[in-house]
Amino acid sequence: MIMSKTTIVDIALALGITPSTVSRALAGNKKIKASTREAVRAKAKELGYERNEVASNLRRGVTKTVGIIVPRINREFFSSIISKAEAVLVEAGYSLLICQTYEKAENEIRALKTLSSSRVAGIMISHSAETPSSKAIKETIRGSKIKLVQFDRVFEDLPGSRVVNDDFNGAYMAVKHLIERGYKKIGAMVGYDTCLAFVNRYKGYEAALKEAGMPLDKALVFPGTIVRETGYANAGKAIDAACDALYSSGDFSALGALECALARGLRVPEDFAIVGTANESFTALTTPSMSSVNQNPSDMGRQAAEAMLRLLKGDTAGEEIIVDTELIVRESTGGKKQQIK
Amino acid sequence: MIMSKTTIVDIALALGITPSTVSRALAGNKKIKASTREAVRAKAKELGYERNEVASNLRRGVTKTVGIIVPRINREFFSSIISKAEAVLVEAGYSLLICQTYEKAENEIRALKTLSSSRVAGIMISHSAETPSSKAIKETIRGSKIKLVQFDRVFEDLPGSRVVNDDFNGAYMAVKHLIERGYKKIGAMVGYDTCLAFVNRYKGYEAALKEAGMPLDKALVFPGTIVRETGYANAGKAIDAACDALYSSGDFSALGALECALARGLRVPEDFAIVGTANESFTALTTPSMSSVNQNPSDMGRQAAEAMLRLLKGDTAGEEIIVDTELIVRESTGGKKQQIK
DNA sequence: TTATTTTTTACAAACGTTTGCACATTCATA
DNA sequence: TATGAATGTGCAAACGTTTGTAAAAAATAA
Repeated sequence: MIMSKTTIVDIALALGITPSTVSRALAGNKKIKASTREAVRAKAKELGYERNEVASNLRRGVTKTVGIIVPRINREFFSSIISKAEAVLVEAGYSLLICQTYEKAENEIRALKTLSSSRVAGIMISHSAETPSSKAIKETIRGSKIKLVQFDRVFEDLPGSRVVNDDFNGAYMAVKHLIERGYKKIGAMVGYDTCLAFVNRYKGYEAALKEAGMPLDKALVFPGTIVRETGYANAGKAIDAACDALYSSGDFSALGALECALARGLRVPEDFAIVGTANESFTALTTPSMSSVNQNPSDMGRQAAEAMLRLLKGDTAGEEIIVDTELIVRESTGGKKQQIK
Repeated sequence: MIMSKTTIVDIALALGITPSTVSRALAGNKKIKASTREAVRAKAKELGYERNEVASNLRRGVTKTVGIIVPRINREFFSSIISKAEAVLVEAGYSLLICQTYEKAENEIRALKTLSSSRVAGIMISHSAETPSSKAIKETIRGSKIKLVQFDRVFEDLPGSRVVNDDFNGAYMAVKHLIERGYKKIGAMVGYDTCLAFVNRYKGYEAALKEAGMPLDKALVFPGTIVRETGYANAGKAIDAACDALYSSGDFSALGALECALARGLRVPEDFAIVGTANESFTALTTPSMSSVNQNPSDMGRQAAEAMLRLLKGDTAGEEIIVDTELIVRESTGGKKQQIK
C-alpha cells in the first residue's frame, strides 16, 4: 500500500473546507466552530495526518529545535547534561540537535554554521577548549533570533544565559578538606588558564590555602591538560617536591596521580592524598576509591534547558545561574569506601 | 546593525540574475558558466549568505537529518555509539536529532512521531526494553521514505539494516579462555532469554564447553537479570556448587560476583575466575581488574552510521552487520594489570 | 424589515528554495 | 545559410504550512 503523506489539503478536500480552516482547527484556534474543529480532528486521525514540521517551520520562520554543542558526547559529564536537557526540552515540545567539537575550534565553527543554517530556535553550548574567543559565535548570533545558553565553559561577553558550576567553592571545599585532614603540602593540577572554570578552581585552591595561612608555592601548581598521562607525570613532580596531597581539576588526571603514587609505593591516603573533580563514576571503583568534587551535571542540564525555555518564551533576556558543587569524600583522602549501584 | 538573513533572492538582485541561477551556481551545477558561478560565490560570501535548510528541505521533500533513538544517552555504551555515529554523519553532511526512551515504549512511540514529523531522512534505533513489538515502528516507516537502521537491540521483522554484536563469539572466546587457563567447572550468568543478544551469548558458552568435551550442567546456568545484586547472589550459588570460574553476560553482575568471591575469602583468579561483558570502564579499575568481552560501541556507532549512509544513497536495501567482539584479559582471569597509556 | 455586530470561513500571499521546461545564445556541421 | 546540437539562463510552479484580510453567514439590535 503506497500512500504518500496526508496534508491539510487532503483533510480540507475530504471535508469540503479550506486548508486554512484545517490549519486553524488543528492549532485549536477558538475562532473555529467547535463542531468543525472536531470534524477536522477526526478526519486527521482517520487519514493518519502528521504535521509537516518542515513546512510549518519555514512558514513560521522559526523551528522547534534546539542545538547543543559539546566537546564530546561520550563523557559522563556531558552525556548526563545532554540526557537531562533532552528530557526537559522534549517535554516542552522541542527537539535536540547534537554537535561535537572534539575540542577543535574549527569544528565549533562548523557546528554553529550547521545549526544556524538549520534555523534552530536556540543553541546550548559548552565551548571547545581550543576556541580562542567568542568571535565565531558572536557572528552566528548577530542578526539572528537564535537564543544562546552557555554552560560549564562560557564566555562572558556574549548575550543570553550562562550556567556554570560553583567551581571556586568546589575547589575551595576540596582543599579545605585536605587541610583539615592534616595535609601540609598540597599541590594542584589546575588545567588551562584560558578557561574560566579552571581559573575559578585555581582561585578556590588559592583561597583555601590563604585562609589556612599556608603559603602558595607556584612550583606546586601544574597548569595544562588534565588527562591521565599528565596526571601521572605531574604527581611524580609533586611527590618529588615532597607534597603530601594533590588537588586536581579533573578526575582522569587524579586517576593518573593515584596510579603514580601507588607505583611509587606510597600509601594512599596515609602518605599521599588525592582529590579529583567531576565525580566520574569510576572514582567510586578505584582502589582506594577517590574523593572528588561532584559537579552535578544532571542539574546543570536541567538548568540550562530551563534557561533556554525561558529565553525562548521571552521571559528573560539572560541570566547567570550557578550550580552547586559538592565534595564527595572517599578513601583517597581518608574517607570510607562507598557503595555504588 | 539589524540585518535579516540574506537569501538567494538578495544575491540574484545584486547581480542582476535570477534566484534559480544563484541556486544552481551555489549547488555547483555544471550548466552554469564558471564565471557566473564564481561571481555568485563571491557575492554570497560578501553578503554572509547561509542557506536556509528549512526551505531547502521543504522543497526537496527530504531533510539532511538523521534521528537516533536510544534508551539513555548517559550510558557509556550508547554515548560512545552516538559519538561515533555523529562524527560519521556530520562528515557526510547530515545532522543528528537525539531522542531518549528511558526504556519506555510510550516514549519510543513519541520519539518516532517527532522524528517522522520532522521528516528525518533516516532513523537509527536501539529499542527500549519495554517495547513489546515492532508494530509502532512499522507504522512509522510504512509509506514514508524514512530509512531504518537498528542497532544492538533489534527486531528481525523490520526493513532496513541491522547492526549487532557478535555475542556468540564473545561468549565463546571468554569461556574458551577460561578453559585454556585450566578452570574445570565454569558457571554462567546468561541474562534474559527474551533478548536475542543474551541467547546468543548463552549459545557461545555452550559451544565452548562442548568443544572442550565439558559437560553442560544446567544447575550452573543462571538466567534472569544481570545487575550487581544478582551477580553477588548467583556467584554464591556457583561457589557452593564448586565452580572455579564464572562467565557473565554483563559487567555489573560480574562486579557483584567478584565482590562475593572476595567476601568469601577466595583468591581471584587463583581460586575463582570471573569474566564479564561490555568492558565498562570500571572493569579496568577494580581490584583485581576484571576481564571482559569488549563490545566496541564506537565501532558499532560507525557501522550503524555507515549503514545508514548506504541506505540513504540507495547502495543497498538492507544489510545485517555483525560487529566483532574481543576479549580483554585482565587480572580476574589471570591476566596482568594494564598499564596506563 | 433593515442595519449592525459577531462569528465563522475562504482567499491568497508568503516563507526560501529547487527544478522541469522553455528560451536564447553560441558554435560547429553540412 | 540553414540545421542541429551544446551551452547557459530565465520563468514559474511547487513543497505544506500559516496568517492578514476580506467576505459570507448568522445573530442581534433597531
